Amino acid sequence: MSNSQVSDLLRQAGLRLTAPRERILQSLLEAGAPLTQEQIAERLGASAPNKTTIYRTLMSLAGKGLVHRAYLGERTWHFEPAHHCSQHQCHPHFTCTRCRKTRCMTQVKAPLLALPKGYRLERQSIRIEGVCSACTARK
Amino acid sequence: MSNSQVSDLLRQAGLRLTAPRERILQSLLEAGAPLTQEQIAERLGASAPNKTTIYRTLMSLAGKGLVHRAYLGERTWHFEPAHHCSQHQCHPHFTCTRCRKTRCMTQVKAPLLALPKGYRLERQSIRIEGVCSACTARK
DNA sequence: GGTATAATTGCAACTTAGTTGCGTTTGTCT
DNA sequence: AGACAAACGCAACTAAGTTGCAATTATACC
Repeated sequence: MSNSQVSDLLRQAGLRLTAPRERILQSLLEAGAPLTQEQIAERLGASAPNKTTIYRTLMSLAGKGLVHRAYLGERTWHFEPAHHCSQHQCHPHFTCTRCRKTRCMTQVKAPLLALPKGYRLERQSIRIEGVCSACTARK
Repeated sequence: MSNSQVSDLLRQAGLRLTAPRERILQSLLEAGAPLTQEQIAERLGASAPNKTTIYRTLMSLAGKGLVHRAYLGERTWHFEPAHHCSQHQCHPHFTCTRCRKTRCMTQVKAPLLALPKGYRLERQSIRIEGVCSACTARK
């Protein structure tokens, strides 16, 4: 995604254009998988913004709905862009129990569950653990 | 669940019978919702086992499949008994965005997702956020 | 373009959740 | 009852995320 498109996303969300925001959002858009604060910092190299700034940026992006926190069950948070998500859910996340890699299963469609009377579903997320195709192949 | 049933569970799992284990497993069985280490300690009062022991106990119970870690998206882990779970998934968890309470939706049935060729599903878990019936009623 | 102002940043110090090492205690097997 | 491994408790530690505050910078307005 081009730099100007990233800027547009930020502007449309009513956020000020700053270098850290553009770089962080850009790196999430480039990555195919949810990233942690640390992974974002790595990708941005020596000139990466301060860790506090990364967290605060992720929070404000999440607050505007540009980014989601993915709950992968580890002790660290992962973030990913929200642009492929529908209103009530994004794609399932698959974590391989052998290689520990997490993939976004954008091709898998999951129905929204029907909740008991009185409950309103705002957001549904599905996490799957198992063995990925690469690990299955390598036996 | 009676004390002797709890002991049986531990014995069948091949775990030694110790006071902390029985009390921790019992408290998870009594609670209707996933609990954190801290919540377990609270429930057990002043004579609660050491925090380290609680964590280690939860890990060994989880290792034997008596207990599952539920990923509720906070920074803290939650544990719940596994006795109502099927092999590949337990019930969905519902967290209310207003009162922040989490409920186990044991009555809601979710199909296992079909994954692309080469992937093996070992465990699927579903997290739902929304408004619970109590909060809906109270408007 | 210059300036005022509030939002944003970076740093350091802090909090919280979970972990590790190690000496002591306890359950189980015989 | 005794041996021995497993489990426990404590204290010190690590990792992830948070807070306060002073310095910087994006935007709005002239």
